[in-house]
Amino acid sequence: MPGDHWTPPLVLLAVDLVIFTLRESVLQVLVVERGIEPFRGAFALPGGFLADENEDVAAAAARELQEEAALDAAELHLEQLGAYGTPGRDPRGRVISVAYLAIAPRLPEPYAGTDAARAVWVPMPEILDRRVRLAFDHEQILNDGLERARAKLESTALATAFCTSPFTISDLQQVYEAVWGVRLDPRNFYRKVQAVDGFLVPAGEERRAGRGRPARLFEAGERLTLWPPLVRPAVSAKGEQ
Amino acid sequence: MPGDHWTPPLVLLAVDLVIFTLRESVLQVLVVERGIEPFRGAFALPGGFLADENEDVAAAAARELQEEAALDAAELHLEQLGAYGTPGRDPRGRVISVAYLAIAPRLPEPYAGTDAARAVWVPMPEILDRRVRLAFDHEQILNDGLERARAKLESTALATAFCTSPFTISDLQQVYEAVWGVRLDPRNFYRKVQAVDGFLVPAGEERRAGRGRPARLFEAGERLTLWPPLVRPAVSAKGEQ
DNA sequence: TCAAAAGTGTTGTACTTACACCCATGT
DNA sequence: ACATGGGTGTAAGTACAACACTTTTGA
Repeated sequence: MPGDHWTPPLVLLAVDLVIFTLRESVLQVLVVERGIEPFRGAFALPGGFLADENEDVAAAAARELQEEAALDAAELHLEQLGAYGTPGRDPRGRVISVAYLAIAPRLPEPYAGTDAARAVWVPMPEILDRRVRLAFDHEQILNDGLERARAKLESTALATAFCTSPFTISDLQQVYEAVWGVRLDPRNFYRKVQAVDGFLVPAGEERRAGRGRPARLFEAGERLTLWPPLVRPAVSAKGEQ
Repeated sequence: MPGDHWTPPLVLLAVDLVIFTLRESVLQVLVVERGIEPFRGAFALPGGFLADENEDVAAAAARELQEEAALDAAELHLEQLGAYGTPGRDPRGRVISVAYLAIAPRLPEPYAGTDAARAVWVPMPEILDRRVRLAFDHEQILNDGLERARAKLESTALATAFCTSPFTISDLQQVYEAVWGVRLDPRNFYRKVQAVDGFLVPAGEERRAGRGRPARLFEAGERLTLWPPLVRPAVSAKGEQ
């Protein structure tokens, strides 16, 4: 069609963040109560639009992490989950959202007096039970983020991103148990993680935790991919396909 | 800031496709020679912009598959790889591309007389050796697609998407060898795939392939996730971290 | 009868689970 | 002393690489 000057449609680009941490041995996700329409008053994943024409998408995710959660992307694990772009997912118009997964260690205490004040940690069980509902398609994004995290615990050192160094092996076990939602044998877990060369390196000291024998301390080693992998037990009852 | 009416920037949304198939036992990827600037005359992954404001992103991928490769998305494996949105990746402006991975079986013969005429299959070794260079950041997207395909062969029935039914177990082995770039022991492979319950179901007949004993024929079964997984041999020489 | 591809058996090693057991601490 | 959590030993079971071997075809 000569002379045809069709131009492709323009869309709005957003980033959304699935930020996980462990609190009281429970996997929790950060959500914010929406102050504006649509879904005013409902909970949503932290996120927002690209700040300007030249902002990198990953940089926008890092910025939202800082603005909405007062977390520093440089100290966190941050990876892209994927794009969510179904028409109608946002009533404001055609919005494509690029979702990111972030893992935060339990921090000194969360951001009092920052503009992240509207952010709250919600235990994952409350979301999986549908006691807390999320706006937009954020439940889908969150489920994808959870599955990604579960899968990466098997084959990468992602679990250490939940811990502040130094940590004990049972700290690490709590991460696996919380994210996978299973109980693991501490004796087998202990040796399995130590058998992976370069996963954990001793951090000298020991930690006394009230009762019981003091535990050795470790920090994350160089190795990012685990071999052999730590395979999660098959959920035999539910007979996954 | 009351009275502030900042609006977020608009971007162009594209889809790009990594389409793999097996030809002469070699993994090949579909590329198109670009007819327009930028990168006119260079090779790029098939793809294009959203057709209109209301087109779903996955639907755009399916449409490009049809237009640029004359392939029907309903008969193919098609999954999202992720979003690529670095500023400057496309000189025409701010373009966010959502990449998809498609797996095509070797088809009767490729689309003569369609508008997919500019599309050519290129063997992956020619790209990995840098004998063929790709436009934009498509080499990055392709590498991500290759790694995704390699990983999914381990734990899912993705390999069957490369085969037309019915197929033999050595057909399937060729898929694994081509995608992983390794040689596998046919005797161990034979039993390993058969041991995965529901992965392959017998398709009655046998196939005579010139010399040698005729092979049993199979088709893909119900099971989409493989247990136990087919683990690729560690690339011991290159010492991956 | 031979080469070639399909398919079966077997063995040694690696990794896992399950659980008995010992160790070091606070109360 | 004893409860509690940390850490070690070990045996049975499973999966796997390696490779000897048999089967069934075309030439």
